[in-house]
Amino acid sequence: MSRNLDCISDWDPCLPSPEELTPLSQRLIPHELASAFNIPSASTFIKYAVTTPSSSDALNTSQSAFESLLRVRSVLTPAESDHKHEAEKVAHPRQGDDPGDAYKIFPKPMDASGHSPYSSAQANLSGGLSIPGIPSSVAIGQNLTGVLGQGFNNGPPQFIQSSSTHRLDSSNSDMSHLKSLQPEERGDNLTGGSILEAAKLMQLKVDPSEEVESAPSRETSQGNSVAVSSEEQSARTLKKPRLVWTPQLHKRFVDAVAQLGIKHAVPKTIMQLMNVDGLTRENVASHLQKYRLYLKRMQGLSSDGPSSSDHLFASTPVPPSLTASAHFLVSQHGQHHDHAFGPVHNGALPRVLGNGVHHYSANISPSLSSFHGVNARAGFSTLGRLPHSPMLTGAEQGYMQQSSSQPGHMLTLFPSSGV
DNA sequence: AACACAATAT
DNA sequence: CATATTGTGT
Repeated sequence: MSRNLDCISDWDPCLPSPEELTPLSQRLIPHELASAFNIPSASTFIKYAVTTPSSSDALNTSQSAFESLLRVRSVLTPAESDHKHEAEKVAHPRQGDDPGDAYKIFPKPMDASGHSPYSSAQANLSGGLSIPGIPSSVAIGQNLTGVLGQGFNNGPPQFIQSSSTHRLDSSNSDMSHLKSLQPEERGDNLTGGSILEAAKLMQLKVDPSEEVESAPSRETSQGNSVAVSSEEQSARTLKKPRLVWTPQLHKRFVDAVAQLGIKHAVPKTIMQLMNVDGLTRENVASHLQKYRLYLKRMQGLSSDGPSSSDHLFASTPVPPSLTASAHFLVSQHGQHHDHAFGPVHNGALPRVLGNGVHHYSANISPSLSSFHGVNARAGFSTLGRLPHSPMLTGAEQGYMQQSSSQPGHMLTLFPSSGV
């Protein structure tokens, strides 16, 4: 740190002359983004005018700016409680000096019990769901680039909080939290988005002006003002974002089910195998229920007829191991007599349950919030190169090959060269 | 507690 | 429409 500050003097010679400076009237940030990110308009303009080009002033300015950056960075870095204090400092700058500084940070929403509504989401989100008030995973800085990248190059967020907008006026007070998954593979059906759209998706507070820092006056006047409290409520008690089953996510699901085999594929286990942060058992259960219906329906119709509305399910081929065992679903209440050998293999390679997880979790646990640039490939690694199982049928091997990521096609978060 | 499933809600 | 939630039974 101190070393960093020492370097500041080196900046001096490099400082632009007043003529070279961007005019103060120029925006640093497009107004859409600024409002979206709840950045006071003052901050969206160049702040430090070098009115007195005396080098000492410049140095001071640079230094304070640098320190400011450091502080902000510490906020953006989702470290733990250590920085929380500091974060709040930045979030609520001393009113006295330098009001311009500072990104405002929304208070962390809490429900009645004092828990974050997203407490279920495991940490590791790296700024993910932990701060529901703000586009947490997108908490401004580092992640901003992530967001932009996401918007331009990658798929939509996995989580979109559809809000029951309380007040239609001025702002959508609800935030859409997006967590997104690593965009692995081509981002086929994924729609690219604009910055604006990204911001919208994040449902960032649009110009929340004051109401964020100073709790909206709960004047509780005469008759009607309970609305305010409801708004406060909405700020804290945020609804869980609705999961969007993108093809990538579904693929994980299918892979997990395939590994487990239908017989062992229960929501909880699938969820664990998928190893996606923030994914709940309910999410999986719901999806599984639907998926089973799909499988059932698929085998009913001998000829493959993706029934138009099966886009999602059609996006990921059904592993042979599942189609083969689909009849188990049909026979419904599985009195599946699994004879020690019999039909058994229909299910799946009985992968060790405890072990299976490691196939996915090898590196970084894939997180639904993919905004931080954590690269997606980490999560997937081994699937394509499962240890050769002598027990695999040809069909299964075929599926393995097909479903696994092609060697040349490494999934990148930011497809650098073209699509 | 976890699950399956249908029905219903959003 | 796609998910979430709920209700019932296992």
